[in-house]
This record gives sequence, C-alpha cells and structure tokens, in this order.
Amino acid sequence: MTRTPSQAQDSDNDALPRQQRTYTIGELAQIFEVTPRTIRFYEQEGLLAPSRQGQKRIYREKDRVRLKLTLRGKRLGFSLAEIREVVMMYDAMPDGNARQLKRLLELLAEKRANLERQLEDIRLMRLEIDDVDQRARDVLRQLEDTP
Amino acid sequence: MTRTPSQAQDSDNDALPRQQRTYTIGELAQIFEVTPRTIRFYEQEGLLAPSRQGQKRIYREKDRVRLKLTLRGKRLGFSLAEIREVVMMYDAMPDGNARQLKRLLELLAEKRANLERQLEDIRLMRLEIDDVDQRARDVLRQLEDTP
DNA sequence: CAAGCACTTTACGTTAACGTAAACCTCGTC
DNA sequence: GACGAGGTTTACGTTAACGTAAAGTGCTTG
Repeated sequence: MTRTPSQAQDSDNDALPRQQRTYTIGELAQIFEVTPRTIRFYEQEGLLAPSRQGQKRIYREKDRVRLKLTLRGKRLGFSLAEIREVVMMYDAMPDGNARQLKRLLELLAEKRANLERQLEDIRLMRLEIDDVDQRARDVLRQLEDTP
Repeated sequence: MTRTPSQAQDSDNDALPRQQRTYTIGELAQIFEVTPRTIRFYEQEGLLAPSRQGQKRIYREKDRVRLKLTLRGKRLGFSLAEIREVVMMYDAMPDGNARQLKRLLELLAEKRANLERQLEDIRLMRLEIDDVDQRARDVLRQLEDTP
C-alpha cells in the first residue's frame, strides 16, 4: 500500500481537501456501514444522484452529505419517501416559486413537530428504562444477598 | 345514550377507577387511533395478552399501558421484536434468575445508548431544519419584495 | 324475529427496504 | 493472459407490519 509519486492519475484521493475528494460506492459503504446495495437503492429512490465515469458511480462531497442525512433520517424512523420529499424541495429551493417555498415551510414545520414529539417520547422512555433498571438491580441484589 | 340505573351488569365502565376499568378492542383502538387489526396483530406477536370473556377480548389497565408503550416505541423507530424483548423480560423479572436479570440490564443499556444517539440525531436535524427554514424564508422575501 | 352492530377467526394481499444471486465489464497484477 | 477485486445491471426473494375481505358469533333493539 506504499505509494510512489509517479503513480498519479487521480489517486491520492483521500489526501485531497474534502470538497474535491471523491468516493467509490464501496468506500461510502464502508464509511457509513451500509452495503453498496443500499446506496444504489437510495439512488433508485431519488435520494442520490452521483455522477458517472464510464459506468462507475462517482460520489462527491455533496452525495456523502446527502447519504449522511438520509441515514440520520432513517435512524429517526422516517421513511425514504419522507426524506426524499424534504431533500428534493431543498434542491428545488433556489429557483422555487412562492407556492413551492410555502409548501416547503409547511413541510419543515411538520417535521419539527414530529421531532418534538420524539423528544417527549424519548424523555418518557428514558424514565421507564431507568425505573426498570432500578427494579432489576434491586431484585438482583436481593438474589445475591440471600444465597 | 342515556343510561337507566337498572341496565347494570357490567356497564358504566368508564365511570370506574382506572385500575378496574376494562376496554373492548374497539375502545382501545379509538383511544390510540389504531385499527383493531393492529391490536390483534400485537397480541399475535406476543406484545399483549388480554383475558377473554367467551371469545371476546377484555383489556385491562395493564394492557392499555403496554399498548401505549408499544406505540411509543414504534414512534421511535423500534421494531416490534425489540419492544417485545424488553417487555417480556420486564414481565419475567420478579422470578428471574441472575443471568436473565443481567441480560435485561444489558438490554436496557443498549436501549439507552440508542436513545442517546437519537437525541443527538434530533439535535442535528433540528439545526438543519432551522437552516433550511431560514434560507427558504429569505428566498421567499426576495421573491415578494421584487415583483 | 330480523336487522344491525361489534366482535371473532382465517387467510390472502400489500408495501417498504433492502438481500441475494447470476452474469457481465474493467482494471492492475502475477 | 489468467485472475482476483471491485464495479455494473437485472431480477427475483424476503421480512416486517399491517390492510382487506369473507364468513361466522352474540347481543339488543325496533
């Protein structure tokens, strides 16, 4: 894996500043611990649009960020359709008409409300977990104290 | 819908203290805005175990709480399998052996870690939403200022 | 007693989000 | 020039979480 300076072409990719770096599908997959299949699927669903070099997909910084946001959305239980909706409107923003923009604002408010409810859900679930945890420890101590 | 006192049997259910109240499947479904099918499915998956009266399901306070917790878990993106795992261990707690209890504690720690990551995800997603929101408002103002 | 609810079981259908397998390119390397 | 490591497309398979439809049960109400 040692590198001779004459090897050139377009390697040394990971030494480049982030904005110029590119990734193969396998690299991205490793980084985010998903399979290439997943990444291709997201493209098919309109969440990613990498450029090509021949028939190979080339991912740039923008694509990496998109993937990151997508996976974050997934961890929060959003469907790919929901995620796409926001992402696409975001992209359409610069030249969006007023109606589109207002729709986007509505969408954002929706998502925000959703997140707030999740926060509350997390708060409550934490309390319950702490409670169960405490009771489990009690029982366990009981068991170990009286053999 | 007026009620004669002689109607009796076991009606007036909703006037009872919570701990004694019972629910039909339809009532529970209304309360939580899910379909009866969903509730039956959760039972089939081992998340609920209502008693019967003839062949009709009778839900008690305990079942209602379970359903509530289940739905909360769902909103947070947990699978029914994950939820069941915790719920069943919780039930097995009183007479659980040490190994089981320790396993339960592990499970709880896992869930907690999961929640923490979700909290962070929510925090980040909020920031992004706020950002997009701001930019959308800017563009919109631009549009309305220059007709 | 017929009609209408609300419940029941059984069973097949559906959708989202990938997994898996086959068959094919295209490099750099031995 | 064979080959192995990655990439590609195409297509069928799988799982979770219900939806939907059919056919039957049981009460109470006009």
